[in-house]
Amino acid sequence: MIMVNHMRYRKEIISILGKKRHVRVEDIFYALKNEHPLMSLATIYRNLKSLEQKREVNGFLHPDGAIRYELRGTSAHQHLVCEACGNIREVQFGFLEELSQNLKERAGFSIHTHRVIMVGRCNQCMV
Amino acid sequence: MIMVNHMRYRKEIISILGKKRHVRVEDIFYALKNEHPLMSLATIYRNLKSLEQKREVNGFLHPDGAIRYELRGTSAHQHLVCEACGNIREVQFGFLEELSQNLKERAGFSIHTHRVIMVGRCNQCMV
DNA sequence: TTCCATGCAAAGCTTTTGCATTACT
DNA sequence: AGTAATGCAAAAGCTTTGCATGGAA
Repeated sequence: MIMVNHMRYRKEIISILGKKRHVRVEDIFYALKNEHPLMSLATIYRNLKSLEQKREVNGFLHPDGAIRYELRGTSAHQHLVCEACGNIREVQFGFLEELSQNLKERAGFSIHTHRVIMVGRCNQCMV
Repeated sequence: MIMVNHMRYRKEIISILGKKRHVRVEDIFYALKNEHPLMSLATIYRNLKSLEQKREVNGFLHPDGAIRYELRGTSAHQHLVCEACGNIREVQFGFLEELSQNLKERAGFSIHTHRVIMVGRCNQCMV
């Protein structure tokens, strides 16, 4: 008999995304493997895709080449990625409302969401 | 006899990137296929990878899920991506130097480069 | 019963790699 | 001669899909 954990992994995946930010598909897989050895990769892909469509989850391309996913929380944020240690820090720039207003007036562009990655060196890795 | 066009496709690829911005691997492939039917996909992958390492080329994740490449020109820019028509417009925000300075002082983070994508609706697609 | 998430396996697609060949210096 | 770019084909890796099953309402 095959055990199917109906409608269960979506919550688990969201829970993982809540705990660890900026995870790859394989990170989610291995994080859940111990507790749920039967879970398949397809489930993660399917859930991520539907969560992305519902705009609950964001994917972005890390400079290391991997796509990483995060929960789209209530407040917009931006990423500082250290190219030496790979650490990702989340920050909130203060200019977004002003920028949004500006873009609407000058460029006729209305922002729904954004992906901002600043690549450089963090304090610890600064030469 | 196999004709190998030594050291030639790098220039062609750069030329394509110069003409069409924000292209996928397959876009480059098909753009070059007529003139260079022998060229292989592997060549494009190899060149893109080395160009990325030399920081002459940037890859970023389009909201449609595809990775797109662009020449890294002399001046930094940001992207406005319309979620309706898919059009990508390049802009230059004015606050980058200030932001850079700010991040260095307050967060101890020194920016080398950045990837900024604003997703929304352009003028034509605005409801 | 009906709907839908899931596992599994296969298929499909993308990217990388090994090797022989060729071009350039 | 030595170095490096390339084509080709195979391999490796990643993502999607079809189908049967089981859980929830």
